[in-house]
Amino acid sequence: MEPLTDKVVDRLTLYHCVLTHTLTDRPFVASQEVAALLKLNDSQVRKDIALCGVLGRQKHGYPTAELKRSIERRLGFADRKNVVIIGAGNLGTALTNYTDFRDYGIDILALFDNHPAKIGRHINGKTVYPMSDLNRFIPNHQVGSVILTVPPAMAQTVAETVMACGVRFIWNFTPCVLRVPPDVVVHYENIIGSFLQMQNGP
Amino acid sequence: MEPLTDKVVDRLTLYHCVLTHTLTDRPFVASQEVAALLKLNDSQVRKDIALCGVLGRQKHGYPTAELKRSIERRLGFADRKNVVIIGAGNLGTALTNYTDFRDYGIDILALFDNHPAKIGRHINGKTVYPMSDLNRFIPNHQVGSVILTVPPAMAQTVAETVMACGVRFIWNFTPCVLRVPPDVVVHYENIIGSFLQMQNGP
DNA sequence: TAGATTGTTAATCGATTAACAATC
DNA sequence: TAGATTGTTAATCGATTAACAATC
Repeated sequence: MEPLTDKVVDRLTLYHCVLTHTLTDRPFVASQEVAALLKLNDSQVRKDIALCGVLGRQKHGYPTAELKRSIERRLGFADRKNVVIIGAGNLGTALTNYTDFRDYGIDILALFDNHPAKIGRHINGKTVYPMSDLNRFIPNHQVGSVILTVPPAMAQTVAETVMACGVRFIWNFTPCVLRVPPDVVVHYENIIGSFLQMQNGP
Repeated sequence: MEPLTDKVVDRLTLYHCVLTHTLTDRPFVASQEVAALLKLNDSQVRKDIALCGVLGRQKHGYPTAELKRSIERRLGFADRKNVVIIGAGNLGTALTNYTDFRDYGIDILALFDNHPAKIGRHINGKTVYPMSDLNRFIPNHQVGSVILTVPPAMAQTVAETVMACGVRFIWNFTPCVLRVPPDVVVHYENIIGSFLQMQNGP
């Protein structure tokens, strides 16, 4: 099956959210209903859904429960992804409590921090370890991605530590650009850019 | 001046970040250097920069300080934008401390929460008010955008409150889809979608 | 001069939207 | 039947990349 583009992944995730929280308690859902809620074109919704291999019914729309399951399958929620959060400050804590990441195949195994008062604490059932444990923890638990929520000044150093342990994906919540080799993917959670996009209007 | 597309806004913000933190201490910077750091095509970097009206010099590149200022002008950092954060939990607190939003024209005026223990507290110099104050605060301070970091169950209700006060932009950090009229923009900070995009690879 | 880099056009590529036959 | 909705093709639109003359 061909990989989905980023835009499609973004929309399918939102469709899944709609099916889970908003358009629940109904056997069928039409492309127009989903499109209206998210202010999208209904052709686009149908095309995205077609990529998940679900068949709709004329006059009815798509079977809600099956559509939801198909999106989950297509987005790979069943593939377990081991991640750790580095930085147990407010942002790291917020993400640990955010939602049930496990529902999406994302297993947050632990947090890491250097602040003595935080080490050994538990956040939503996850332990905070000292940064010096990263070297053992990452290979031992097959951690493929890290969530970076450390202070900006530490971002590059921490990135180098985890890359040395074999991490290929860095989800970067710090307002820093990271220098990384070609085989490492840095995904920027560009907070300022996101706000400015919003102000661009509809 | 024609408005910038979302993608251009995203990249310009990252260029600004590069110029502020990484490629500092040099009089000129080449499109290739910026492109290499962010793993982009250098033609694209030059095109984006052209939209800011900066002229480069052959063999040298672009004057660093002037380029930075031009990006700031083009992205409208000088236009003040009054916002409030609703929800003074870990995420709201993290955003309040995140970076100096004021540098980007984003003035976080206050936070709002319903938890008695939080009301009256100060976070990074900003006061936490009770939600019931929103009705007066938003019109009085010309708040045009709100940052929504409340628990999912409250998201729709709070959105309706602020829309009734005239807010047109909602930066939604909750994992919920909001029902809003056509003239209101909801900008989804789609956390799960963002993670799944990263795993798509380079 | 030779080499490097911009600025810009043309070519390519990809994403979105419109349209409509099929059909329930 | 009439109306509504899918599935899919064709048309449009927009974004990215390649290429290269200009020139410092």
